[in-house]
Amino acid sequence: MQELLNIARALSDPSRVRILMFLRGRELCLCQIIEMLGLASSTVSRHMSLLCQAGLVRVRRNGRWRHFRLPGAGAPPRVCKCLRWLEEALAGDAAVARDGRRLKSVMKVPMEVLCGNGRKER
Amino acid sequence: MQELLNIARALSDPSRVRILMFLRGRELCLCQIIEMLGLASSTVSRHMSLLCQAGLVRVRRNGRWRHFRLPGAGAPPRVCKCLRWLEEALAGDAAVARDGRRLKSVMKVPMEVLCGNGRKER
DNA sequence: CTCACACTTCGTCATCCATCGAAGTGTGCA
DNA sequence: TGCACACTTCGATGGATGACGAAGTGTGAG
Repeated sequence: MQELLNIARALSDPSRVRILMFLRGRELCLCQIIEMLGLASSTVSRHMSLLCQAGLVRVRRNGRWRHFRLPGAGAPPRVCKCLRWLEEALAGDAAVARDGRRLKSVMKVPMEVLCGNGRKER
Repeated sequence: MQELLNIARALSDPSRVRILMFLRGRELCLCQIIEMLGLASSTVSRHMSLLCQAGLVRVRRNGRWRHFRLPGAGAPPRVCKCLRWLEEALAGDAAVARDGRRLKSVMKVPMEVLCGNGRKER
């Protein structure tokens, strides 16, 4: 039951739900997620840690960089089914759609800009 | 998204998850749920209220009594799918199985006993 | 109407949690 | 090696939450 509770708790925060929706079908760098959420990097780092602990997100380290994606088919069924549930429950959600549009433009920004200037502008 | 968050938050507490598992395939009276959880009636009342607000549980009032059950097929898809996910994710869980056995004996106790004496013994 | 009873709401307490900025850690480059 | 940079952890703050007992509300019976 603890694992299920970890998942439910991970989904209890709007920012973490948004992060999961950002990651559908793509891998993102932490700086992109920070840009999208507009929160302090320490806060986003914490959110990602909780999502990884719940098994809902995977991290790929690349030097100083951290890239995140949703787990693939090898993940436990409860994780796969939960993510499917999430996606279906939020299909048509206006805030998710808005995020989706904004994510497209954020992804066009070179990462050197986000990592370098991104911090200053926030 | 708010509705999804309400569901996730409802599932973030172990007692509330247990309650949902008690209610599979049956309707229970509040006093039976109180007996199973061993918590104060005020606490259980609050839990049930949150589950109802999240749409995960339905209440039938019968005079002074409150009977709870899971929503039927008419519930929103996100609720139905979430309950299915819960059930699958907890299939084989030892604590849930233990609860299931205990629930059988609790259900054999006449409700007048639970409502009357139950309170004193807790 | 009064009273017992089942339940709900309120107030309090301790704990948890999202957030921030500061401090710390690890990587990469000159 | 020193320094810049990306990220993580720490400490503090304010708000949220699960628990309890007390107080309040609604129902049912005499």
